[in-house]
Parts: sequence; structure tokens; C-alpha cells
Amino acid sequence: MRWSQLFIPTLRENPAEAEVASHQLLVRAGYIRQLAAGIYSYLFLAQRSLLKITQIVREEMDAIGAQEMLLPALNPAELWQESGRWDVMGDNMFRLKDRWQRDLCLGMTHEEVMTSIARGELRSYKQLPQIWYQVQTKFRDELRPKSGLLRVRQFIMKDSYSFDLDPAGLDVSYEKHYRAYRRIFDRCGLRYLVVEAHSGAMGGSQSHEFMLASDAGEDFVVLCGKCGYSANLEKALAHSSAPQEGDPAGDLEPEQFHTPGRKTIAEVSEFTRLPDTSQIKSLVMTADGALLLVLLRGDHQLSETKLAGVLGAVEIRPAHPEEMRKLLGADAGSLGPVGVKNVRILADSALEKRRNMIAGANRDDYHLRNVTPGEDFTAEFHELRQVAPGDTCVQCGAAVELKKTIEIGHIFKLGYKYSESMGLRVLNTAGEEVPVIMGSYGIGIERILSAAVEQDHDGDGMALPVPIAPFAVVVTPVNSGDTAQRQAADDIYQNCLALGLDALLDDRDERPGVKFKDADLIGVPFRITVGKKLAQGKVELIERRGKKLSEVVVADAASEVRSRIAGAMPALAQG
RNA sequence: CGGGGCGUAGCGCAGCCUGGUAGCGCACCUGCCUUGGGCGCAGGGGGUCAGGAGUUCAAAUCUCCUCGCCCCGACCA
Repeated sequence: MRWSQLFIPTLRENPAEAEVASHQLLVRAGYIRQLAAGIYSYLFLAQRSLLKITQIVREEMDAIGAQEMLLPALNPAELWQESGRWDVMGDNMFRLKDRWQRDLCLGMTHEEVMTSIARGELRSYKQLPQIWYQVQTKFRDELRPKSGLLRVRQFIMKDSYSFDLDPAGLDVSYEKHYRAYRRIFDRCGLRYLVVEAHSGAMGGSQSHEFMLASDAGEDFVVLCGKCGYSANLEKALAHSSAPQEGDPAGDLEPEQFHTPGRKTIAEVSEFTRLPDTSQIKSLVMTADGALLLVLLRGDHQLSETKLAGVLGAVEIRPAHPEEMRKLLGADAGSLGPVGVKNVRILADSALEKRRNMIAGANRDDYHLRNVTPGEDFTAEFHELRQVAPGDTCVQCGAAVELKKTIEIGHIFKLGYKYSESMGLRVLNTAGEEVPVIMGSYGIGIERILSAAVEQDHDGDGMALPVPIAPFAVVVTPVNSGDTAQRQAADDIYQNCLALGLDALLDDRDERPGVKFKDADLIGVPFRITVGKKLAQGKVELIERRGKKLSEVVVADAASEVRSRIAGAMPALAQG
């Protein structure tokens, strides 16, 4: 296409509101414009790129036998009430009423609609397995949209759903998705991680997330460099680091001491001259309305996800100050487990077998020393803490590291949650009616674009991978007033098109600097510059990544680009 | 929902404290010039100063309210 006729509104300066690189660059390069908080218009370049991403996704989904559909974004409330998620989703769901005052919502995901289709039509095990998918706009009323296209309120998702007769069948569908996802992200040129994930409010057992390491991300992943263990922080397990100081030996009795004004672990540590690891952190939480006392080692953080998992609870929150005082008779900062009878006590496993630690006394400004779990109080021990740097791998014992990541894909084994609540059953070979076992699999289309920008950019702009760049190559005559250059550039451009390359001709009447800057900014992987060397029959070929420059003869320019693309991505040759 | 910040031309910002003609850079239009990294010169167009109410002879500027947007935290299939 000819640049002079395109709408590519590039900006010289970064938009004031953009913080992360992908946001700044997508706006500056004229890909997107914001319409409202977390709502974006995708202009020509973004749409081109998103269509390429979607095409890759389609090809790989089709390759595992998945069937594409398109479901309504506008859903009736009853459907979501059936699965129970009308209430669970809370304010994250966009809700509206029609002219008859009937409740409707905008779909955040489509388990309900898919299940409702399936239950009307799937009757026999002979019709299974099925994998259905769509590429559809989703709506989530995020508390805080941010980071450009990374956290938005309206976005495009490829979501697929598998229906199988039994867990073994689900394993197969899950595995197919796992492999398809790897191919999709490979083809998109992303360097990603696959980690074990928490299945959250979706319910279900196994789950993996596909993550791309980036400081712009919002999820933490725990990684073991030695054995390859990797998991989302919400779910990750690790052995706790050893206490900084050994516990005093002996069967000592708890002993109260005055700690005026010392409330935080750090303050009590300083006062007692014992490290954080010798303190017991006591948190009063409520789980689905019931109060409980949660104990952790002083330096550890509670994982609410793990706590919710242990309790089977949906809503977890810290208790209010009045609730704490009513329950234990003191304010936060002086709470502890000794003598507490009226509430369930859960302790993190890092407190097991510890002795003579420091804890709050349930009396304002007093603590206890010589508190021994299991003797001075009883608790249920579970792994409740968040993994921290310095912890060691459960598989191999090496130190684990934490990485910030962007989630680009997520696959779940749903189990029977929706088939049971919504009555999706088929007859098995024995003629018995059994619920269908389901899986759910999502890919954020815009997140692939954003993640690619985060992954590959420099001070001049984006350096997108060829398969998802809006154009593969741009042909740039240096001097638009020079007829020979213009003609040669046009010829090369036509050659590129003839070879099937997605080519752009920068025929604008601009100074060379402007054209170079714009080409770098929008991230076209190859540039053919037609300039002074044309007199010797040569042009320059520049790779956007690394700005590698070489000279080629005019007639070979297009084919050289094609062969470099093919050479860089052998896996793509067979598509 | 807690904390912080911002709203002045399409974009980036100054002006506000100390009330009195609305400004700068980029972009845009016209002409000339120039052509290997956002060129130069000259001329020009473009503003309900987020909205509302108040104080005042006079409000972008002071006061109050509302809305929008961004950031941190909490939250997140």
C-alpha cells in the first residue's frame, strides 16, 4: 500500500498518560486511540496486526479440530444465574436492562452460552468429543484499567471450550490445546513461559498459563532455574528459607512483656532484637463471613488464594478493626493465638516444629515470648504463605526466582462445574445419563500485540516479529523529488507484492528523516532504502531489529527480503 | 474502595501562587527553499481554559460541587 494514502497518525511525543512502553508506542505509532478508560479504537495498523494474530490463532485451532462459532456478547441474566456467576462476578460484569426492565449483561467469557448450546444438542457419547471456539469481544468492568491494551474493559479473546465424556478425554483435549497454544505463541514470535496456574473462580483442577516476562506485567511467576519448575505466584509452592536465628531450646512457658507502641513485625523485631523470622504474624480474616485467625512467620506474606483454596471459600478479606477487637480483645499489632478458643486457627506450615517464638498477647501493647506452636496453642497447618525470593524449589532444592509477567493465554480443566449446574448430560455406552466434562481455553488477542511490543522495542519504536507486523517491508525512496529513485522504489515495491510480501511504499513527500523515523516507530521488520547507491544499481536493506544494514542490487531486493523471512522462521514455512 | 496527580488549540506543555489583552513547541494550511535520520524562511488558521455554581467592577487564575483521565495500593475468569 502507498503510505501517502494511509491514515497512520504518528506522534512525535509520548502521550502524557502512557506509562508502559507498549502503551506509549502503540499510541505514538498510530495504532490505537483511547476512547474512554480501558476502551480503545484500533486504527488501521493495529487492526492489520490483530487480524494477522487472529489468523494464526484460527489456523492452529482449526488444526486441532476446533470449530469456530460466534456467540452473542449480550447475554440474558438467567443464564448467568443458572451457573451462579451472576452473583460471583460482582461489579466486574457490565449489566444493563432492556426496555422491559429485563436484566442483561455483556459477556466476560462464554462458558454459560456454550454450555447452553451444548445441553440442547449433545445427547450421546457418540457426539463427543467436541471443541468449539470463537474470537469475540469480551467486556469486563475492571476496577482499574491500565497499561494501554494490557488491562482494558473491552477486548478480543479467542475462547474455546471442550466437551468430553470422561477425564481421559478431557486430558486429550487439554493436551491438544497446550500444543496448539505453544504453536500459536511460537508463530507470533513471542518468548514465553508456561506455568502451572491457579484456576480461580473458574473452578476446576489443572490449569496452565502462558506468560511473557515483562516489567509491564501484573502477574508474578515463580521459576526454578535448575529444574524448570514454574508456577504462578498464586499457586506456587516452595520450601521456606530457614529462620535467621535458631529458636531457644527448652519447654518454656509463654511470658508476657510490655511492648509500648510496637505494632508491626519490624517494630517488635527491633524491640526484642529477634529477627522477623522469630515472630508469629497473626491476621484476623473473614472467609465467606466467618472469622478466623491466620498465623504466619513474621517475614511471610499471606496468599489469600491459598487460604481460599484450603477453606473452599469464595470471599476472603481482612477483618475490620472492630471485628478483631471483639474477637480477641486487642487491636491489630498485639494479636496472637495463645488462649484463643472461640475461633478456627490456621497456621502456615513454616511454623510447624518451631519453638519459643514471639507473638501478640491479645492485650494492647503486650507480646508473649516462648510461644510454641502445637503446645501453647493448636492450629491446622497448611501452606498459606506466598513464595518469596530466597525460598527453595520443592522439586530440586535450588533457590527460586520471581518474575513479573504478562498473561497471554490460559487453559483450564473445568471439570463438571457448568455441565452439572446447567444440566449438560449425555448417555454413555451403558445408556446412563452422565454429565459432560469440560475445559476452557483463552487467548488475549490484543495482549499478544502488546506483549510483542514490550518484548521487542528500542528507543526508536517497535520491532515487531514479521508474522504479526502490519507490514513485512517498507520501501523508502530517500529523495521524493528524484524521479529515478521514485521509479526504482515503485518497481521494488511491485516486486515485493508479486512475491506475496506485505509491502508498504513510503511515497510521501517528506524528508528522509521523517520517513526513517516513522518506519522505525511503527515497527516494520524490513526497510529497503532507495538512495544515492541507486546510481550503481544498489539499494540498502535494513533489518529493524538491530538495524543491520546490507546492500543488494535492485533486482534482488524483494527476493532477498523473502528469503530472509523464510530463513528466520523455518517453522512457519509449512504454516 | 483507600492514597496521589492531572484536565488550557489535534499532541506535549507554560500561564494559576500574586485576578485585568490566552501563550510556547510540535502538528495543520499557503508560498519559497531543501532532500540520507523528525530541514530552513515567511505568512496564516485554530481555544465554550473539562462542566456547573459562587466571590469580584473583573476569574484560566480564588472558593465549592460535579465529571473525566492517569498513577500507587487493594481486586482480577
